[in-house]
Amino acid sequence: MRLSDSIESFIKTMLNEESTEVELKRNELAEYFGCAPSQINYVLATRFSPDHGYLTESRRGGGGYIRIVRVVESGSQRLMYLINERIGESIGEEECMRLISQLKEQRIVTADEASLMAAAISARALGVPVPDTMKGVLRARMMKSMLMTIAARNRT
Amino acid sequence: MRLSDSIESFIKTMLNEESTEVELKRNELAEYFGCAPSQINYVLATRFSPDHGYLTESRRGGGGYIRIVRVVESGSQRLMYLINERIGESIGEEECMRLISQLKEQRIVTADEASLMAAAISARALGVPVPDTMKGVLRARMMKSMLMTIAARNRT
DNA sequence: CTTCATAGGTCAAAGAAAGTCAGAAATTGC
DNA sequence: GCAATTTCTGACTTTCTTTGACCTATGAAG
Repeated sequence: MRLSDSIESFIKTMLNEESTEVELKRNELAEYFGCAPSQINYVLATRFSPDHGYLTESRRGGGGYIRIVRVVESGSQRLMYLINERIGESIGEEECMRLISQLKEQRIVTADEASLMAAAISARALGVPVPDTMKGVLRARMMKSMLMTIAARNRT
Repeated sequence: MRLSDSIESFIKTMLNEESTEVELKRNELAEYFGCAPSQINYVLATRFSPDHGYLTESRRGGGGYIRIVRVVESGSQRLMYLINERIGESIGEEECMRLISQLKEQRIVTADEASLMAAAISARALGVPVPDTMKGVLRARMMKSMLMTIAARNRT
């Protein structure tokens, strides 16, 4: 297993136990995993970004720390944000996939729905001779269309 | 016997023993068979494509892997018919919608899933400056991609 | 208010895997 | 035997991970 994965799940375990927020020392954690401190930043950047549903803040100097907060939003808030702000005119595949798996983690969509959405915007589906710029636009429109459908259904 | 055939049956044996899903290292497998790593890609492309009833995903970089999922199982007759015969290279919107609502009536997908699929291939989503012929092709590919995903989930 | 120790941040480069594609080699069909 | 197709390989590309050298912010002492 990858080091990054170990660190990721270590942090996620902490987040589950102590709930929604965790504070850690970069150097201690690096020491614990026997890696370069900057490895921690890499993990934060690739697995705890806002797109992944986390916020991080930190402080340097004596008594410094890194705090990670799991963002909790209502389903429709999240959907509206995605539709109106996050996804613009165009969006990349990786980015889309991240947003989708986050929706699944937040239980706004089911696992089955998530894989359907992923299938629809996957390269496998979009692998047609169309300029890349168009694909981005297409992906954005498809995502919004699907998210609106979900939003409409969720309205109780 | 051909190398490709050996690799193919090797993987299929793994798939039988460890059941429907297998993860492997491209370089290790190539080493084992004493061939170029890219040979593995060739085998995947020619024998484990979606048309053959398999899905593959992979990751590059340290700790990378290739995962192969067998999707076709006798249960999903209807889906395989749609994927391999009914939907061709291209398909119209009306037709798609009809197929989707049939799937719903046949309880192969839930109502929510049906509306998701419809949202993905709707005119609203595909309303981008792309030639109509392309749209048909796009729709066909998206449908197949989504149906494969459903088949993967339905396999018993 | 300077200085110094303590923490975290950044970035580029090295390393680790997988992907692509053109062309060589082997097979097959006629 | 020859053309067409399929199989294989190798060079090059892309993506993801890990490390290390250098940078910046904070607080405590003097």
